[in-house]
Amino acid sequence: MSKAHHRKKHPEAVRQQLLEVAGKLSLEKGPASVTLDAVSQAAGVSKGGLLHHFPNKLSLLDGLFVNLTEKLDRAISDKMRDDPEPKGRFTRAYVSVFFQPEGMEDGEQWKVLTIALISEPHLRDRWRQWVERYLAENVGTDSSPDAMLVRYAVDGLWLADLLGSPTMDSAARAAMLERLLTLSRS
Amino acid sequence: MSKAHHRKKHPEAVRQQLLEVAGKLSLEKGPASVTLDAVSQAAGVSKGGLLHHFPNKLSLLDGLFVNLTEKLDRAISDKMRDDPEPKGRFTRAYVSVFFQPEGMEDGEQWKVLTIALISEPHLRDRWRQWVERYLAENVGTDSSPDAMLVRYAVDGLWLADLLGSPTMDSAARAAMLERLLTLSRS
DNA sequence: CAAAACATACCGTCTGGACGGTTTTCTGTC
DNA sequence: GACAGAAAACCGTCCAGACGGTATGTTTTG
Repeated sequence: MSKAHHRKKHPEAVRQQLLEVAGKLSLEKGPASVTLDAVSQAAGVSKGGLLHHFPNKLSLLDGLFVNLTEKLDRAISDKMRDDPEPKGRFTRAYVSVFFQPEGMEDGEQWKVLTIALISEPHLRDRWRQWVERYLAENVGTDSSPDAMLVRYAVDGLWLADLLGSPTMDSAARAAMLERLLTLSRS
Repeated sequence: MSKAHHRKKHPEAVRQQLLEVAGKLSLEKGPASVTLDAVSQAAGVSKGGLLHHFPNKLSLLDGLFVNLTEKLDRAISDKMRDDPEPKGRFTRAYVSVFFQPEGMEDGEQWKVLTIALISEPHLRDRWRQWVERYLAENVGTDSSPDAMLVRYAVDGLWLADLLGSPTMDSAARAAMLERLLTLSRS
């Protein structure tokens, strides 16, 4: 009889922990390392415990996806709320959420989204819907060619960061940030 | 005794076929679907046959990576050779190789690179070296902020294509292409 | 005391890969 | 050009471990 069995129960915390661990694992050791055994063990729960929260692996990955997009929604909304200028508002929020100084804890989690999206093709449809919704909501203010250019560039930066390819020193990053924000207003 | 055993042998063709199938599979059904069984079967070879060309799974993925980067090298060199203007030459080659009309057979294969890179963290080092080499070879002509911006935007477009997120209609794509090429010269 | 939140044990399948066999192709020799 | 090896290019079988998932318990909580 393990001690874990007797500890206080915090179902919501355990659930969150499982999702975090799953993300961390896929980021650091690749999506193939996200097994029920590995995740549950790293989260300090038994496999049975994991399967109580997520009845199968798909629902675990689904939960990860939902969790991330919800956080993303909040992060973007927060940034948009503080921006008085309507034109390019969404694009600027997009920039400041994704284009953060390297190694920032916050930025790390979005990388997991890309990994999940690429390794689980079935999530792509839902991602497309997410993108479409934001595009539709901000048509007019953020559909100029330059705004799109900016957002795509951010995606590229994001990908380079994820792949660990060399990007820029912090000075160049700061300059790039300025350039992006300027373009979002043009 | 199967018929396949008696057919003509084309080792190089079989090898290529195996790599192609592996790429196609990971693109369409996700990297998890790239198993030795699935690849060998789809390529019309036995698993033993596969393991003759690639002694283990790692070497198969490695072969895929090498194959793709070599093709990429050739594609970029070709484009650069036809470009008389030194400034931004590499960036323009980069654009024309990666930013192709949707659904173009040629462009599809590079997507596999991203998938491989994300699902196999051990390849990232080699990718970094690839990027570093090109960056070093073209320092001076292609290291301006705008050139980098362009290349990152292309990466972003590439990623969006890969994820199937909505991008642009062909008119907008053409306009974007123009914009990118202009920026590469600025 | 019922339901939620876990743990433990177990099972069928899949996967990577080792191994030995068979057929074709190559290589040198006459 | 013929012919014997030798090597390369496959095939088929088998296995140990990993993996996802089930079934059944035990403890905690409301």
